[in-house]
Amino acid sequence: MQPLLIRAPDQSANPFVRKLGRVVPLAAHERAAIDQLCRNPRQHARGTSLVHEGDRPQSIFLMLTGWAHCYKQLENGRRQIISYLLPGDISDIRVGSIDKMDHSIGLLSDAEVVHIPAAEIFTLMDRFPRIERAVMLAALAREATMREWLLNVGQRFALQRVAHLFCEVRARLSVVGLIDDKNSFALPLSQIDLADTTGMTAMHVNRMLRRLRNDKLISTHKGRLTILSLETLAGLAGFNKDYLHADGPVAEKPNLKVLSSVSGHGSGDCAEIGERRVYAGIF
Amino acid sequence: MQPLLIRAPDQSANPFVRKLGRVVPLAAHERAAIDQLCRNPRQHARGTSLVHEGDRPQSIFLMLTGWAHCYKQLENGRRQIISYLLPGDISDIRVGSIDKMDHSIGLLSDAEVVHIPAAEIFTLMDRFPRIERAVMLAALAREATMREWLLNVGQRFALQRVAHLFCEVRARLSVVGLIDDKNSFALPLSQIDLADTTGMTAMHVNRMLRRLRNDKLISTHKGRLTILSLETLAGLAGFNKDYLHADGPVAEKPNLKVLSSVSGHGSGDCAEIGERRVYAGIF
DNA sequence: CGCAAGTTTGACGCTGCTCAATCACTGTGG
DNA sequence: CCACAGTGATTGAGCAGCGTCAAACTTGCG
Repeated sequence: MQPLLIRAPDQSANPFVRKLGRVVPLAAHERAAIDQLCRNPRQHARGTSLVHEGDRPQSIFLMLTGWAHCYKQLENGRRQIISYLLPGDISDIRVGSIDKMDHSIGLLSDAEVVHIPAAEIFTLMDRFPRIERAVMLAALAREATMREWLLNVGQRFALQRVAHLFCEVRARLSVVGLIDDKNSFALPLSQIDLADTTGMTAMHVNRMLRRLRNDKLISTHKGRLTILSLETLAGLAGFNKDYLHADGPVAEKPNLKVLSSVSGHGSGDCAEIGERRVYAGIF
Repeated sequence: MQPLLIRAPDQSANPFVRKLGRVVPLAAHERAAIDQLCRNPRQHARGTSLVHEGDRPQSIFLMLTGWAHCYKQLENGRRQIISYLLPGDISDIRVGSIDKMDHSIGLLSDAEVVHIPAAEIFTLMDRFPRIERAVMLAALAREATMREWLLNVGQRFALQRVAHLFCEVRARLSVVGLIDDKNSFALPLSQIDLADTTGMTAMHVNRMLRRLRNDKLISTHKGRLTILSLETLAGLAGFNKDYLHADGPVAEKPNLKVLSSVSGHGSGDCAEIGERRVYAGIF
């Protein structure tokens, strides 16, 4: 046991702190260091870009509010969304080692984004091993999410793909307290975005949404999605949230470069807080 | 300039050395350290597994010969192959931080695999920053490959998916000298494997292969694939090899945790060596 | 030699795409 | 304040790409 540790569920206003604290317990001074890092976020408007494919990456992006998406584009105009960056998410920190982005990052909603030079992140991680560990686990979860998306697009039916995506987004937003008590949350995605995520056309996404609505599994209103029956939706999608590693700390391993000296425990379910200004997409 | 550096194209028998040397020039003592690490590979038979989903990962895998595949499975039996591990490839080194694999790794051919405890890799990387850098760049390339697969499965037509996969495999095998002078190489994949990779059925894969053969783009014989017209195939697939970062060293960056003190240059095209015993799949 | 696993082929039909038209919403300029 | 344009949602008709089913056929292997 370390005296500095604060074991209570981390209800910090900073979604990055909340997210990291979910996996590795953070001490007050560690949270302060993160808050310091996030003191000057930049405002970005929906539809603008953070980086383009082919650009040389300059910094790492940390989402405070709003959504971004990583995507790749084909010459014929087709777009595949590779991943979402939700509040509390951070873009790939190893990206500083390459000189050409192989994908673009764009804003799906108005957003507050912290631009962090790679060196700063590494300094932070050197000073605070627990933060390093938490960041690494977050990166692992992001990769696992990509694997799950590949499974989703490659092997599931259209209806399942959409359902699975909704379950995942709900689970991820829940970690940062952006789900309200009625399983309802802001989803700043057009049906075109959903289509480019799931490898479908917007028209077919529309039909699948209608079916989910008809079957009383979801409802949509003003850019908010409400999941009416999470259990049924998850069953339909074959959703299992294990891959997100969002259920609290994992056991410590001995043979690790990055060690944290304490083993934590799950902090119970995440209490919900009122969500911040996130652009409401159109349905 | 460092005197220890050997700038000539690295024709080591060790595919891991060849691959890393492609991106970051390695000195003789660094290559020796890697050879030392690989001195006791284990033999594995086609069809056996290295780890299963749900297992606690014990070590990292380095492929010396043969192919492995990472995959996820659905309850209904459908399988999605997430990635291939080719000779010279290494499985995720950060995997030691989690206690449950979210995917399985199985052998697609008989193979020689080095099982490396995570600690050993970290020791190696601490001692040799250039190796650390090379391993990190390899990890980045693997992630980029996954992104490209998502694009492939999500947005391209069946014929293109197969063509794209062939182009990618050819490029990756070329780095470790496993492509012979007629653009021919061992492809230890059944049509079922191809189907599970590209999100199609084996029957439809079969039809696409027939078309590629009819159009004189490829030919198959005894588990070997020959690309008859790489340019046409790549054009058809929309293949651009940039994402593989296999074209020699990238420029050095200042703000990096891991720095190598020299900047290398491309080592020209990879000369081809005779390939080793790789199980010949069935076509 | 005979089984097992994988390939090949065809017929058929469903899932999901294309094309096209209409509607709803929002922001803009006159 | 309203006309208008732009973006996205919705819906339908038609069809094509690809999956499903089924039946040979081929090859490797015990």
